[in-house]
Amino acid sequence: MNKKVVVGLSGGVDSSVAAFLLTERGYDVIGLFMKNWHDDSVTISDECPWLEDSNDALIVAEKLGIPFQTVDLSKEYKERIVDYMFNEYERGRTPNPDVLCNREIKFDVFLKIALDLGADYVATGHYCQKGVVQNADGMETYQLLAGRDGNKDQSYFLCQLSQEQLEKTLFPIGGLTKPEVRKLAAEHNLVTADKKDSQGLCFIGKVRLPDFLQQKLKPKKGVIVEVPKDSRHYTDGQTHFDLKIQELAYFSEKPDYTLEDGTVVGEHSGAHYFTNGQRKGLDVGGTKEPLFVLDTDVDANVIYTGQGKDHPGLLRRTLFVKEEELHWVRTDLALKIDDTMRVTARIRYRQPLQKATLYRVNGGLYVDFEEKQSAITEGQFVAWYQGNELLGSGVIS
RNA sequence: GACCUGAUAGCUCAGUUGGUAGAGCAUCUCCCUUUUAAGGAGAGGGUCCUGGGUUCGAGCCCCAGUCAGGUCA
Repeated sequence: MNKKVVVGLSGGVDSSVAAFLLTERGYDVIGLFMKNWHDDSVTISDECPWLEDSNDALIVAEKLGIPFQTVDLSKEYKERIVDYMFNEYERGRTPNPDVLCNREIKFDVFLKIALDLGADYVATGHYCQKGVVQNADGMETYQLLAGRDGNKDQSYFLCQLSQEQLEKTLFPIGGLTKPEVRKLAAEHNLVTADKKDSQGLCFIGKVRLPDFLQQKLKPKKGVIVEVPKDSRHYTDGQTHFDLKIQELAYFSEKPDYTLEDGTVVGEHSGAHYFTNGQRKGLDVGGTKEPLFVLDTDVDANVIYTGQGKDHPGLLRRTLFVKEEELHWVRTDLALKIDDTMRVTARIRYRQPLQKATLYRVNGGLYVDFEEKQSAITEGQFVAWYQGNELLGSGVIS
């Protein structure tokens, strides 16, 4: 009897081709469309996108001759993703809803629905690959590998998946490049072949974050402060440390800015609408170089900025992940306290991998980069790799 | 009170020997991108403080005034 797979059809090319490949490979395929959001008031342009998407998904399913259903997960999506977003922004952090969406919705709620339908696997149109290593005890450990198309690799968005989730998952297009996927779609007359890639928050779409956040986070006027490049925070550099841990702690610490550290250069409508490294939206001109957000203080409602991409307040070598926010895809490789590991890592989607060393300490994990990183942002995920395998990830704190 | 300097795009300023204005930043749009951002490309935007005068022609010269900063009593 054929293995049964439920594929999440989003109405885009990638999942369409994923479904197609599964049928080719002899699986029993069911197409399932997730409706997770239907408030169009906050999205930019595009009249009612999900309706068109679900329609395309249906057409593809019919073309492939597979059963098709729609599930409404908007309640779960709101509870687990949207509320999390608001909470994080309220705390002055910058969440990554799509990483959570994968962990909580596609590979949890959706996965369970699929299993209830009798599926052996779920599949998605993600650009990443799954590998397997045999353990000494005969058990298998699954690997999360980068997509073959280095330009589209989406492993970062799946950095919070567990062994249990990976076990039940297939990534049919992970070995293909985007052009190959489009070509396949065109060759097999899938309506989605030339459809533009989706952007913005998955399921919600393109939004202007401040507008979106204003549903819950009220505007509140505050000041924008410019911190000079020679601020005391950057000049009193400590260089000698007795212990590596002290050095890591020192370099991972962000400056504790106060109003005295700079001069007021403007006004904003709410510090929680801004994120580290941000340039646009400050509405402060008259500077030689652009102003970038160095840090936001949501309690005092102050935004600290600095001039120029190379401002010392923008760059940091080390970041910390708390123990409870530390996640290993490869649980068998999880570091023990005092262990270290050479890896490559990224702190945002599509960032080229950076050389770094992990230091597991009591209470968490330090990620120590070889090169200073720009705009390390609390709430975002850091994901570390060896070769093309994503080993683990954590929330930057 | 006298004198000096300045007043040019939203902001900071440049503007050659007088020929109806430019740069950076900001803003907007597009591209890129299934997070936030970064990044790339383009666009819009100026009664050149006001009023006189000289000149074929004034942001640039002259006079008066207004405002701002400074200096001296």
